[in-house]
This record gives sequence, C-alpha cells and structure tokens, in this order.
Amino acid sequence: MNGEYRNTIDEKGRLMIPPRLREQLGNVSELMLTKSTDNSLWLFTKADFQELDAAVNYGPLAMFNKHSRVLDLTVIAPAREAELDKAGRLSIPQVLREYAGLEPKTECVILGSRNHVEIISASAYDALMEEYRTQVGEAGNALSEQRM
Amino acid sequence: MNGEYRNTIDEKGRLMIPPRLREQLGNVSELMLTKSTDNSLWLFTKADFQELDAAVNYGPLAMFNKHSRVLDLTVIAPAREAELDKAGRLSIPQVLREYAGLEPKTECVILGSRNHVEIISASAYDALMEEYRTQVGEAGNALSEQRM
DNA sequence: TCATGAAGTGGTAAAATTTCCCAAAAAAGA
DNA sequence: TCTTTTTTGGGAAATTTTACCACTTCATGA
Repeated sequence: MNGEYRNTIDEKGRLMIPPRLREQLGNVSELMLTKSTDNSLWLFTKADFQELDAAVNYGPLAMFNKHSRVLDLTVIAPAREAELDKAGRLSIPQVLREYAGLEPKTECVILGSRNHVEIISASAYDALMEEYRTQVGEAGNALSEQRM
Repeated sequence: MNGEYRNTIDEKGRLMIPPRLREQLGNVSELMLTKSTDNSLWLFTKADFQELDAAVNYGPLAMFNKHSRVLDLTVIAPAREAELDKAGRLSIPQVLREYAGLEPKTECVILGSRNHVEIISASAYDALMEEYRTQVGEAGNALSEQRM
C-alpha cells in the first residue's frame, strides 16, 4: 500500500480516506483502528490486524510475557473496530483522537504503508519528518548491512 | 477483545464497563476479577479464567513448582467472583480496589486485551505507558526473533 | 424492639453523543 | 457539456452516558 494524502477532520470527528487507499485496503468493510508508536494511528483490515494480534499474544500465558505485554498494551489492546461510511469516511473514537491530537478541523496526513494506513496530524507529521530525514542515511546503512 | 475506554469510579465504588466490552465478554454474567501484575485488575469470563488457572497450575504437583506458585499466589488466588448489574456496572471488592488504587471518583482506563478486560487507574496507566513506549522497539525485535 | 443511618445495590429518565443515512454540491472524466 | 463519481454537510434515529432516586441490608444505640 502506498501514497500520501492530506485531509481535514470534520466537525464530527470524521476523516475521509481517499478512494485510492480505500481500494488498496481491498474495499473491505471490517477494519481495525489503533494507536501506533508515534502519536499517530494505524488502520488495518481486520484480517491483517488479527495476524498481528496473534503474533504478539502467542499462547495462553502471553499476558505474563513482558515483551508481549508491552506491545499488547501499547498497540493491540487500544484497537477499535471501525468501518467507513458510504462516503468513505472513518469516524475516529475520542480516545484515539486525543492520542493522536486530532481535534475536529485538524489537518492530517494519510499514508499508505505496507499492510496498513497511517493517520497522523499534519503538525506531528512535519515534526516527525524533520527528525527522520536526519536519520535516513544511518538507517539505510544499518539495514542494508543486516540484510547482506 | 480490544478497545480503550475511560470512566470514573462512582461514589459507591462501582465502575461502568462500556457496552462494547460487555459484548466482547459475551454478555456473560459469571465473571472473575483479580489482581494483575502491574497494580491493575483483570476481568475474565469464568470460563477463560479457569483456562488460565489450568495453564498456570498444571498437574497435581504444581503447588511444588516455584513458578506456578508465584503466579498462583499473585494472580490466580486473589480472584473474586463478580458480575455486572443491569446498567453494566462492576462493583469492585475493597481488597482489589486498594490493590489498584481505585478509590471512588478515581478516573480509570478500561482496556480490552485478548481474553480479558484490564482495569487500571488513569494515573498508573499514564506512568506505565510512558515506560512501555520506550520499550516497544526492543520488545518488537525480541518477539520477532523468537517467532522466526 | 424499634428507629436511625450508613453503605451498598438496583433502576430510571433526561441529556449528550454517536451512528447512519440522504441529498446537495463539487470535482473529475468522457 | 453532460455524465458519473466524489465530497461535504446536515438531519434523524439509536445508542450511550450522566445524574439522580429508591430500596435493601446491616450495624448501632435508645
């Protein structure tokens, strides 16, 4: 999934997902919306989310595993079922809106990334990009060494 | 089970469990409420709790196994039967309230996680998240190595 | 024994929010 | 330009939340 788009949250807390991204999500109606790790939100198809959930919470005693618990409480547990209305809009529950700083009328960036859509306020996005652009070189070197 | 919600304990020590989570608990009336590992509480259906109990206390000699005993005494043994009233409210026994720092009028976070609901005071939650968010990268790496 | 009151339990009605849907407006494509 | 698709806004219905009230139980002391 790819593509960067911008849109504003309307007065009712809804965000329009561009048709291209809807299509890439498979025009599926069952979605999951959750917190990411950077004050942004991630939107998955339910199937993809469940795969992630299963990988994090593996086995009946996962709740006692520190690593599982960290990922579960930060990313998996906060997830909410979501779907797009007939006009392709996503309504974002209040807890998630607050986490991502998405008050009504906020401009935000909508990014297609691999198996999910990332939703982030424009201001948080700009700040994040400023930080990440300084790290691109380093990240690229480190990753390519790991893989070769 | 998924979803994050916030609510306050009422003057009588009761906490309203949001309809979405009630539904995910299967609208069952027989529940078990117990201590978790982080000054929070876990709410299970009786069936799921028994499953956990069985996983922790495996075999007739579990009581001699140090690990079983640790988990049993900290998490399984303190469990109390619980049920929700017609308005979906949970009354929390005093011992458990004290463990989790949940006095009346305390704001708390209610999280659906896998097969249970986690109940934690808002202040404890914020502290925990601050800690956990710094550990997400590490946890993700550790888990993905284990699983591959 | 009975009145009193505190603490817990159960319920209701109104207010606020969310969800769902429709239709007009705008944009895009032919 | 005309048709089709997309976007925006708003209204109505349904749900959820809040605030409040009534009742039971239990302990106390007159």
